Amino acid sequence: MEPAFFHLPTLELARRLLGTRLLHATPAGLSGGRIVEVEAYVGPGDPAAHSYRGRRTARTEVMFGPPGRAYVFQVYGMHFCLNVVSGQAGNPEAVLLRALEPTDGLELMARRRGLVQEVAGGQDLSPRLVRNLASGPAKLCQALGITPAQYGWDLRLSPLFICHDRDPVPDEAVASGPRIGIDYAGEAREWPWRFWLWGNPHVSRSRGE
DNA sequence: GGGACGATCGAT
DNA sequence: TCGATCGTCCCC
Repeated sequence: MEPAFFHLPTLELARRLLGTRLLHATPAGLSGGRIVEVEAYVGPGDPAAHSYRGRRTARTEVMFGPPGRAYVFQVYGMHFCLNVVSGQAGNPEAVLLRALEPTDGLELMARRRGLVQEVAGGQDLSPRLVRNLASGPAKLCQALGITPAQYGWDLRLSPLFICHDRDPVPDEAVASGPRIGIDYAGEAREWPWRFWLWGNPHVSRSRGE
């Protein structure tokens, strides 16, 4: 992981995060996968962003710091979502991680998701179940055991980290479109700041077209 | 102190 | 399409 990576402009960082891996090492084991879907939230000028108009509270504080930290927040009183803080210090921007293609600790992820009753060691999980492990921002957090306890974590460092382990994804493999769940954001609801790997079956909606 | 509202998910 | 469920934020 080159040090400058998280300093990329937010929209570029969002694209470049696709294809990298998010991993979480815990006493229960290693879990994680390739990032296949993200959304950019571009700071004070973005009506969909928590930091719109520079709103600075205890919740959004980490976005005002250096890039590469974890911004974890709770939604709907029961789910958590994980963002990578982006933008230079003072620019409160972030990239929401929306879906993973599981690569590590699939069984552990299934247990955290409540999708298996018993520890079925070595047993293959169905493709359908694997697609349901982390195909959504809250599913991703549940599958990896991510909670507000990880708020502010430096995502270059174990136990919760992002790493490059293959060549960058070519631009033609990246699709984009409107972000999900921001109908309150006026015209910004149309801005194509959701990015995903074209055709990847692990994205959160419509199987990535 | 009080109330409205979610960057969601899963069952119907 | 709808309900769960509660922290955050803004207003009184």
